[in-house]
Amino acid sequence: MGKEEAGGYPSLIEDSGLASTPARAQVLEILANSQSPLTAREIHATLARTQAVDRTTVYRSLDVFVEAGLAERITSGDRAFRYGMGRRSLHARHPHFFCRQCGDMECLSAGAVELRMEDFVRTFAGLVERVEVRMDGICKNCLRRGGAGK
Amino acid sequence: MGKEEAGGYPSLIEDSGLASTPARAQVLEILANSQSPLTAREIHATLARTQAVDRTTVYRSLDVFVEAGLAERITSGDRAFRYGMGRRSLHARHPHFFCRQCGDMECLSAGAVELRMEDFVRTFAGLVERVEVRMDGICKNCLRRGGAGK
DNA sequence: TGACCGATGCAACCAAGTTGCATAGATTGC
DNA sequence: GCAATCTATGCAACTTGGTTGCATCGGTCA
Repeated sequence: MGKEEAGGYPSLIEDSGLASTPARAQVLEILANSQSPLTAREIHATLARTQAVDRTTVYRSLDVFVEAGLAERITSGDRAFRYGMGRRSLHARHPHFFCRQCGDMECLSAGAVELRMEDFVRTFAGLVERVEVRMDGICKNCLRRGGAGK
Repeated sequence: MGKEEAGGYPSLIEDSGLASTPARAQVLEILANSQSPLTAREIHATLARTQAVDRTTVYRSLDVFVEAGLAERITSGDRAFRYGMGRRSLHARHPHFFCRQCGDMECLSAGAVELRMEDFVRTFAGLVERVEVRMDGICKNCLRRGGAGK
């Protein structure tokens, strides 16, 4: 899923006007291969299994990706941002589910919720750049493991 | 708006099964009198103008309020949580707008967006406890002051 | 070849929030 | 009325997630 031929990620990065480096290509590959949005910490941990890369580099790579539209920064119910593939990369916008028990986040299908806001956007005095829809609750794994206890 | 007769906040707190203290009553009053969700820092700063209260106390008050449903914790585009009045307090759920330039958050009218998710919730294996709809962009003040520049 | 430029690493820093512990003020049992 | 208890508070230390300053390294271009 989201797998590309060798060399795919570097050119995806360059197509967005950014310099491709080994670290950046790997960060993007990790993002692209994940079913669900990841924290910078998770990305760094994955990356560190194969090569030593500083966490600052991960943060900075993610920053430029978000800036360029290659990745998307998603807020969750906890204090860490999550990152997923962005609009520039064949990715339809979709809502997310955040489990307040285990902290996992999952992507929901784009059609899971129907959101109508054209009327609002047309008359709103500010500029709306993006919309985030997030459901918080308890995921099915945690439900099975012992309920929604606080 | 949201104004109650003297003594209203203490009893609102006690009705939720919590002990009312001067600090808690004030925190709740600040929340209730605000048009838009506030950060713990803002609440503490407001509170500190009239009495010395430790920031830990503010955090802990907010925690118990959220727990009791008196207040609501809202995530924003930055790293700080915002707090507003919760369901238990005559408050209809509504979406929010976050300005990525000035960091202000505003409440939108409950009808601003139409969100249909009954079908999804019915077939989703996890438990959905709440939904957050947030629009990010540039508020009208910042637009006036110089556009949507990064 | 040499000047430049941006990506990286590293360490220090910062902001938001949490935790441990001692104290003070109220509440309960007697 | 007094001791035992409970819990809200204050304070300091700590944690987490992220950012910044600065030196260096590796290309690129003239």
